Amino acid sequence: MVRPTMEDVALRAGVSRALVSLVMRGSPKVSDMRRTAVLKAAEELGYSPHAMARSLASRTSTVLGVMVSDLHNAFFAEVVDGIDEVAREQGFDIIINTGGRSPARERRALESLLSFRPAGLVLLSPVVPATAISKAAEQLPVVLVARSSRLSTVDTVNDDGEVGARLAVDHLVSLGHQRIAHLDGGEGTQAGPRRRGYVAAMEAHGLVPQVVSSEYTDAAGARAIRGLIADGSLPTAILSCNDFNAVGAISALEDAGLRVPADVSVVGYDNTSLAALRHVSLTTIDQPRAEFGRLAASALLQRVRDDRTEPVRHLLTPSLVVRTTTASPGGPR
Amino acid sequence: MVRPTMEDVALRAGVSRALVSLVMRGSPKVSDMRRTAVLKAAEELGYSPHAMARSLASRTSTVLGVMVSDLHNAFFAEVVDGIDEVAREQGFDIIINTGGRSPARERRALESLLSFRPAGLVLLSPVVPATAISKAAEQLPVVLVARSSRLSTVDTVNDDGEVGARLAVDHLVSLGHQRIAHLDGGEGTQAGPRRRGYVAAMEAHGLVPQVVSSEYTDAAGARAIRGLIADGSLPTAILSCNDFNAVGAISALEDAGLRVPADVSVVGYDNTSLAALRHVSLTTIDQPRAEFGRLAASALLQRVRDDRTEPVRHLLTPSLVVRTTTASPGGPR
DNA sequence: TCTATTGGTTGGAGCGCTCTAATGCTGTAG
DNA sequence: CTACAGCATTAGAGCGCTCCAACCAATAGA
Repeated sequence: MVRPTMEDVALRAGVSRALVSLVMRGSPKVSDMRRTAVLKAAEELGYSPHAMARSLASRTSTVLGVMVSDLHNAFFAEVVDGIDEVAREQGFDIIINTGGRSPARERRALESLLSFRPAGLVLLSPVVPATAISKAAEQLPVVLVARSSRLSTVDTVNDDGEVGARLAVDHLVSLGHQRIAHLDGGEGTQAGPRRRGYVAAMEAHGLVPQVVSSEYTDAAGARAIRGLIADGSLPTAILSCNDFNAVGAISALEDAGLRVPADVSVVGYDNTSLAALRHVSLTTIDQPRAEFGRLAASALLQRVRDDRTEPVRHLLTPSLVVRTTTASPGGPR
Repeated sequence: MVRPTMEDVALRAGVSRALVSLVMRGSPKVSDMRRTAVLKAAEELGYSPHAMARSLASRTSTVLGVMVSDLHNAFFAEVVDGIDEVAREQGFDIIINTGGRSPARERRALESLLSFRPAGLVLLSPVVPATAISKAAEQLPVVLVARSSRLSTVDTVNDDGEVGARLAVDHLVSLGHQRIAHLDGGEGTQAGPRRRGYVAAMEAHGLVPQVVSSEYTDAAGARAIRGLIADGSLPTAILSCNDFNAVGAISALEDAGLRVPADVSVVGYDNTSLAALRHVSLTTIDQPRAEFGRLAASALLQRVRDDRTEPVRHLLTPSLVVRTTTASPGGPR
């Protein structure tokens, strides 16, 4: 249970500690003879460098911290994949922590991440207040994903929710729909742009927007639909704030004896793996998640290495994925 | 971008560095006067201790490393919640890394985690070879979740797949089913026990087991069902290896014009959030995921602090969750 | 022959912290 | 008035590493 140190390797290889350090860092100014001797000794002892001691001594870090607000949401998994890809490429490691969508726990996760003094921090859809973010940004480069910010010290990566909503509306209108309701995400992070995009697109088509208050869950989507049915104000098409909401909406419609898409078309948002299930097969708006991660990592590394200081704002264009929950009103044409 | 050190705080508070250290660790042998002075100075400077320097100096760590084999699977999120809960309670932090189900990437993640010299490691359903695990176990306490091992140096936490499969079979038999097929998980980690449990339960009921080779995915479940239909060997009930597989099976059944559960009953395994969606509403086997995490963290902390050395094997009992995809053959009674 | 130059190698300081042993300082007893 | 606790406080070494300046051949140039 005790790991060998650089000293042990040096002793065994018959060289100085500094030389071992050079070898471990892949320095070119080491003779081949010594290099192989050192590597052999390291191998035999099962030595691997102590990342903390290293970063303490070098006053630099090759670690990027990633705070995932909700590990339960597969959305973030793909963003992490993107971050990991770029980070690894550039010789950085990542450490993840999670906040479980609770500000208190997230704050702790942030503290914990900061205590490792990483080179930079990516926050995925954080729920902590902006002040906590700006405080972190005083200490190291910070990139926000799926959350906007006006702080000039942080970079942001978001999808253009207005465009996404417009794509959905355009699709439905082109199918012949006139009455299209939006099940709104309430205070959800990205609900605002999506709602604005929906309203603008409807108006652009000369149609009357119908915004129904809802939330990012299965149950909320179902509830909203039941409300619409009770009101007698059910439209021919629904644009949900996200995929979960859309799936809830579909089940409520089916419970009421309505067929999707024959009677009502439904569009989700996010293109989660759920939407892709053949059993669901939801028409939805896709966000380039891995690209989010790649851009976030790149932005961070630019700040870390190229000392960029002006903030960067990435606004990615989402795309429409047509599956089987949308059709012309009155049944497939 | 430069964080204050203990020295800075000491200077500002007019005390020695050692005193600041004592205050930061909450030592009782510091006068109230000094303590408040130090805390005030720390607050003003925005000081927080450097975790790495601390662990380097103390030769101990209050960090638990967690390797999540697949961030896309919400199963692990709940296990992490359980780990986090216990760890936090005991004053430990966790850092997560992911292997993306690729042995190479997982190995890297492991290396990265080890380089932080955490107090212990939890591996969630790792795919790396056993040798890599035993090597890690030489350096620190290791707990495996959702993967068994014969290594006496590692603890394991698993669900009892045999019991789970038996629960499912018993349920179906009690509904009146006689012909029940198992869509097998192939080489998947937990497929073996589930298969054995299925076969044993069928035999216990005097029924003939029908194991169909399949995989842990939506598409594989659908494929298996199409095969059974083509063969003319479709039974009245299906026990899938996991929820994804079950959902794929359901969609293939519906595509073929069969109704679930009226014509065929389907049982999943894992009780993922997918199964709980009203649109899916899958009868399935639930594993106490958070409990997995709690037990894993506890086992680790026992090794870390109480120096336990004999391995612990937790085998948790799963439970049946009845939803709407199972009924008596020939329609709901 | 002597001085530069080069490439490989090394000692030692120091990163921010903890920990041990030693210090100073009361107050009480002898 | 000294002795001795008992307590709060501190100096200093050291954790495993990096980095700088110094060092030491060996070769090249004058």
